[in-house]
Amino acid sequence: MTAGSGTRRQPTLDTVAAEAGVSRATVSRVINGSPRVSPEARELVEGAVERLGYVPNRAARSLVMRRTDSIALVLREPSELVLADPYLAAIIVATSRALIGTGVQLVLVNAQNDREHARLADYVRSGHVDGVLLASMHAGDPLPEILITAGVPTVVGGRPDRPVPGLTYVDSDNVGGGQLATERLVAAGRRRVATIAGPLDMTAAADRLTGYHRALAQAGQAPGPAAYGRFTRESGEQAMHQLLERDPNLDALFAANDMMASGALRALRAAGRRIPDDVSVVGYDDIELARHTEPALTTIRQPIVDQARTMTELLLTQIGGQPVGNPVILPTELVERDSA
Amino acid sequence: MTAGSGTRRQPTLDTVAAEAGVSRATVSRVINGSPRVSPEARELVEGAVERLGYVPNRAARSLVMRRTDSIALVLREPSELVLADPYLAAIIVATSRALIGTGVQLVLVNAQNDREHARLADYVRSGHVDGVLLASMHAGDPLPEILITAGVPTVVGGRPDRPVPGLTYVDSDNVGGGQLATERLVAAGRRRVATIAGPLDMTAAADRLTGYHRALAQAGQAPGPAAYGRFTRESGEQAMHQLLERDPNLDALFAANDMMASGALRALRAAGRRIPDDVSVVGYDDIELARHTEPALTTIRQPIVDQARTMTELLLTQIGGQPVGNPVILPTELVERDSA
DNA sequence: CCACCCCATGAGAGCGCTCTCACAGGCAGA
DNA sequence: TCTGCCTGTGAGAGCGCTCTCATGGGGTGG
Repeated sequence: MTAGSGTRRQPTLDTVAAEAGVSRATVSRVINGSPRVSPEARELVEGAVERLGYVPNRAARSLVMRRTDSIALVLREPSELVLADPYLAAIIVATSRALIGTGVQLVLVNAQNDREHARLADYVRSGHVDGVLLASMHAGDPLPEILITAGVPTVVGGRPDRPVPGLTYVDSDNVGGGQLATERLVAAGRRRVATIAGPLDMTAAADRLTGYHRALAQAGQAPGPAAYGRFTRESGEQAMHQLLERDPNLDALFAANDMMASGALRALRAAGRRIPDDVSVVGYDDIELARHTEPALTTIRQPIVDQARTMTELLLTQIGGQPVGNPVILPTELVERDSA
Repeated sequence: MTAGSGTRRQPTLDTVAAEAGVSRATVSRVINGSPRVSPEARELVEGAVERLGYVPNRAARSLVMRRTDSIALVLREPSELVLADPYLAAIIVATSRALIGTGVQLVLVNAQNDREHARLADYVRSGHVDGVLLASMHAGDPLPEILITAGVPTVVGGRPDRPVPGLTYVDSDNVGGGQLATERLVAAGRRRVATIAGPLDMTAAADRLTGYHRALAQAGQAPGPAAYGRFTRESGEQAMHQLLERDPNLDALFAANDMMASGALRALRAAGRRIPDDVSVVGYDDIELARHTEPALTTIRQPIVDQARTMTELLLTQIGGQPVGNPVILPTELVERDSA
């Protein structure tokens, strides 16, 4: 029990084998739960493991198994942005949570620029992780091809901007969500529904805009004015000012995320509009903030936890040697609060 | 260039050695930048590495080096809470950022309950990480002792509730921050300064409360009423109702974090108080939300990015064999907005 | 011209594990 | 009783790397 300086060498399989009076192979079998071990031997080994406090060395195991039992979560945003974006934070946490109990560990990797692409590819090929989860890709991102070509199991969060053979993804139904949001506005009797879209190099932004158009088309309305933001609060505020200038009579807004909606709210207030009386607003994401805006934001909730779980499941089965599965699209839901 | 199925075996040191016409040892020297290599040999090897696309196998290297070049960030909160807590999200991101360029990877570990303690200890002892960053410890947490005893380099975020020999920590100046916040209120001429403290089993909460008391004592004021929350918005709202009931004439509030402050704001509004005219409010943390409350929250900013950077630096030097450094306390600052 | 040293290089052991293969012993069937 | 099989066990190779140690060749000093 004298732990002392942790420098003391950890016991190895051989140590355990000697202590138990069996061979290294038998100890290995016990550790790995092989059925071909007699009860007596098993008991002997388990006692020795217990007494010695033996823990298998992962590096050694990895070396021979060619498998590390860990996966990488790669973030494709400048980290300042990650800091600000609650969606990504949620993805990180939800993923780590989805991994609990699987014995698989999560390695967090920032790779925003091209030098880091190369390093990342090397990192993965060096066998430090068994697979990669790619969060928040942008259009033209070369990483999926690099990874697929290197034979690395990969699952992307969000629909890629182009089909990549052998690449699975898990997305939420952004078209449906945009439609849901817009329908809500139309159903409330609004006739001039504007939108603040996100950067169209992100498929989520493009899809939400598609949903918006689809809903209006189905309602037989012409699309209202559209402006574009960068998913930030400030860009939302600015975009709203533009929209008001272009169409002072607009009576509803669909913003492609809550941050921009929050900025729009501020611009609307500054312009003297009452919400939702003069202008109804629906956001997207249902981040924490949406509950705290004035008025509280009606918005679209994305199943982030489900998405993270689905992504890890797909990745783990792929790592397990199963064929690459089909993309999964998860449903979104409308959260009704006070802004619409 | 036929990448084909990634199943093709990666080139090894031997492959490279054969290709370059030198020995494995020489290749190893080149890879590791040893000076004892002739320029010709170096060039030969570099060419071969390039042609073969060789990447060293980390497991093999770890095995012999007894070092993995990765560290664990251990979160000690139920993951639902992590999801909600922007502070922890920021720590995660800031840490991953601090690691860029060091060649060290970040492994995210959730360990909230006791079964997971054991698993975590085993995990670390199995040599999968070189050191551990411990975020948001609670009182009585056995993990530091477990890790220190196992000889694992460890750095804690936030002051532990008890001294642990051999354990470094990095904290922000919570006492000073609490004092700063309260002084702001006093300086504004407030005479009945209430507080909503956090759970006192977290030293950050206790320290902020100490700062509050210290500021009032120095100003010659008696402490106002105090209530306790769990750092959540709801608990803040509830605590504020209590406080108003106990002392309807209070004219200022220091809330130990922004979430609780935001809840308090809502309770104050519900009670018909104008902010900051009737009641001034100062929060703590300067999370994103603080900018969006109505009115925007005056608060204390913690140097999260600095903290994460300092923690990783301390850990890396410790892993590098340097003696355990002294605790570091980082300064906080007042962010003036509209609520006080 | 010889002795000495230094530097680049290669051979080989060993890190801790898994897994194949051979083998011993026990049991069933003929 | 003998053959055949099946089951538990051990020996040993090998995963890809680092590092020690021995070696040979070239340069310098006497």
